[in-house]
Amino acid sequence: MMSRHPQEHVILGLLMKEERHGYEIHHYFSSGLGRVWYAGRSQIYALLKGLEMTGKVASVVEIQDNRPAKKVYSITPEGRETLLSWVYGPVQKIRDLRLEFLAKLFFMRELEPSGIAELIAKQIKVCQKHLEDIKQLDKVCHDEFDHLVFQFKICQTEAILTWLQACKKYFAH
Amino acid sequence: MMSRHPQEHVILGLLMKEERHGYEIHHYFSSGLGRVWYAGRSQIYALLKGLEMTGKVASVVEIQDNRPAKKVYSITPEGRETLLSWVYGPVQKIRDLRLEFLAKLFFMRELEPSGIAELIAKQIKVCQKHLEDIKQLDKVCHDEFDHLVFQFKICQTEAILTWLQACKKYFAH
DNA sequence: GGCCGCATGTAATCTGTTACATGATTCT
DNA sequence: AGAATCATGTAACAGATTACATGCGGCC
Repeated sequence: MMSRHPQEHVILGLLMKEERHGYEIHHYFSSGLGRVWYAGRSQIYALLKGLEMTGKVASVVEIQDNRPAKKVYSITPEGRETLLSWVYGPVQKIRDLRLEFLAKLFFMRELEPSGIAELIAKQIKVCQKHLEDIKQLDKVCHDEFDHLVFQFKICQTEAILTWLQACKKYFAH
Repeated sequence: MMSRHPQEHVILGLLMKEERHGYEIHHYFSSGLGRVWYAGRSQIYALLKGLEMTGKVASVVEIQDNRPAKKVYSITPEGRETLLSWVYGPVQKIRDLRLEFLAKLFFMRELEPSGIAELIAKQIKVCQKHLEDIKQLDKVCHDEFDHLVFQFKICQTEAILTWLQACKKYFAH
């Protein structure tokens, strides 16, 4: 039920450090990690609503002078648990590397830098397994076009593995 | 206005060879090219409706004994023109290689095999340009995380270029 | 009798994007 | 005076997926 709305994890990740209100979170999505994985203002308010309903975050309205009141969200223990189990696990689909895995790396770096090596190692294993599966399918396929498609996927996956190895070295320094 | 619903081109491509009805087209999406770029039944009926409204296809209802009547669609001259101008142009975004470019290759192979080399050459140029742009951005960026992201994109784009070169050779044989 | 294949379509739902509405303050 | 910043949210629209509705014929 949390698997859709993957950006909810990004919000939880931001709230791990300190409590924030929606507008602030949107700013974060407009810069920083948001350059990779953007969400609009309305979207963030909607995600926060959902997170509050499922008890991952809690809110307190803070009234200010000369400014609109703001709804300050903080992460709950359940939210913390959700985020941590998300951030420690590799992504299963290759296409999720581009956004979701990068986001995991981003938060792992902030929250638990010592866990980065393991996360990358796990992700490499998943990708290697995936690569072998495609190569197997490619071997037994006799269609010309399907072969082209498999070659495409193989190329992409191999490039990702190369990148992951570089990441590993980079964070090992 | 055709840029959204990119799968409409796939339907037009299928109709280039011969006229078909929706159910048949869906079968095609469940096998063949559909293994790469799937669409559900309802989706296909909706796309056909849209294509008919914009005059890219025309339909004739064919009544059968012992079977439900079928609505047989055929491509119009405007539809042909739309398909051809689509199939000859490279895709502008890297992420569209995976589905849209592969579909172009697929139909080019069927409709105009002599055009494949040029299509690939154009696509290589677009990707090379893109690669240079990212490398430039990477050079002037000083953020650690952004650098990682750029490296990811560079890896992916280079892999695609390698694959395109292999394609070129494959079709030149 | 029940399921599968043929053949069409509508309706509901989910997700995301864009536009709109409000309203005080500060900057140019 | 007009634009931008702060701050929230609803409403409308776009696109894709899922479920539902219909109905006949053939197979097990």
